[in-house]
Amino acid sequence: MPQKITPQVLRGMRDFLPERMILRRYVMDQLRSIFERFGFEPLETPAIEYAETLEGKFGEEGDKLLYRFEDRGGRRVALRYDLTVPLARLVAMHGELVRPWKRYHMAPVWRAEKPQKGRYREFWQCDVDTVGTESMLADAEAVNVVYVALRQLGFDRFVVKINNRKILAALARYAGVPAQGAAGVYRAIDRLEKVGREAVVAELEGEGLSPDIVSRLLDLLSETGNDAATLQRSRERLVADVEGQRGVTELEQLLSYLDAAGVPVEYRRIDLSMVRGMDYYTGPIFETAVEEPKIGSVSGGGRYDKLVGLFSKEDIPATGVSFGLERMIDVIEELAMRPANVRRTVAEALVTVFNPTLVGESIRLSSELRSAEINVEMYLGEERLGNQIRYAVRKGIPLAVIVGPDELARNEVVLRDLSAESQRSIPRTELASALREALSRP
RNA sequence: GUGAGCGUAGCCGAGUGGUUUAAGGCGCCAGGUUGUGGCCCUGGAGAUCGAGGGUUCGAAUCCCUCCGUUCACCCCA
Repeated sequence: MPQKITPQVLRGMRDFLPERMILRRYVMDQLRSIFERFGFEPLETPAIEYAETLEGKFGEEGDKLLYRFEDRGGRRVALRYDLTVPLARLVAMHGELVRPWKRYHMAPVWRAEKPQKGRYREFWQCDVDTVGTESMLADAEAVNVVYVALRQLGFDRFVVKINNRKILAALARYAGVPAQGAAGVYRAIDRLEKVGREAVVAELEGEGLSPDIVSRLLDLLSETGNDAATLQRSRERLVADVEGQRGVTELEQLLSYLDAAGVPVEYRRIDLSMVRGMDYYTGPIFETAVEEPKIGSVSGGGRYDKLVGLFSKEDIPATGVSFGLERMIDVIEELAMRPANVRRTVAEALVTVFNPTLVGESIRLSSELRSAEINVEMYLGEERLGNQIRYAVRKGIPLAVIVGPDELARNEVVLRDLSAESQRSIPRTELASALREALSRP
């Protein structure tokens, strides 16, 4: 025998066993159907891109987290870090796409981070993006999709925070910070909610801002009251800043569209201190955090009007949001939001094998039920009935079918409901419909 | 990337240098019970104590390195 290989998975990466896989598939099925209901089209792109395609798009931190290597042909390549940059690359390559173009993409991405709760090195994003329009209708739709999807999945305590990079940039100018130094200011104000005003004051003054400016900046950021008032105050403060004014106007439009779409105000909020890390955002930005468990954001996104232009002669505006699949799953599991009809296993019934002479009968029965589109597992062995029933119970198969000599003689079968611990004999010809009824299936 | 905690059978977990040839519980296997699971009884299998190295007469227990995991920071889905 050769040396045994220690079985292990890479740090931050996981296997998904069937029970969890069924939950993941349920969540993705829900998202897919909602995305398609909005008219987003399916798309897939390669997991690996040229490194230069991805480099420099995610901010200083992001770049360090890229999985980079050299392929057999000596090409510098990288695993995709998100689904947005590959989309921009694709759009630049496919001028034939009819715009505005809407697509969804559910796929794994990789980031070489230090893993912790809700943070993995390989995780799935479920993105919807709209390419080719500057209209706030697209941004409003993105927020609407977040609202509809999370509600559909049973989320309740969440708020989509909305801000605008244009306003953020205007605030930085207002504070007298050169464009290059803006990142530090963003970082500080993003921490407002987390560390409190005093810590942010210290950090901003550490950046070299005058106490007077810092104080005015924070007054503006700490705006409470309704969204319209927040925007109105911003407009007044940033009166001399054309881009800032435009940012305010964008959010005003966005809010009016959200009203029309019926996204309730309690599920969305203008938050001028919300920043987001990606370098490529140019307009409205979104982030959705759940109040519990403490897991960070389950969704994030924004407008990126200059990203396609990095790959192409012309700038093509785009906006969209991303859902973090494993974070949604983590919430669903922790809050016991898994619906009862999402079973632990796929088999709907176990056809037992009574004894060696009746094996053929069980095989025929299984085939019949499969033809009737019922997920049937036949017991693969000839153990005593008790063990077969036990097997079904342990796996979470809801029903068992038993054919013994008595039933065979009467052309009947026993249908046992494993959770109710009840059973009845029924004519064999009625088995499929009886199963469907027991499973509450049409 | 920085700092801290943890790592004992499939799972939970006792044990912190010497009757440990490593408790206990869940789970698993067999039988009691050869037409039916969840309860009960009896018996059984399963652990290089995360990996490697070191200290010691003696290491699951102390030290070092690595791997994994959790938490915080950072950042984010």
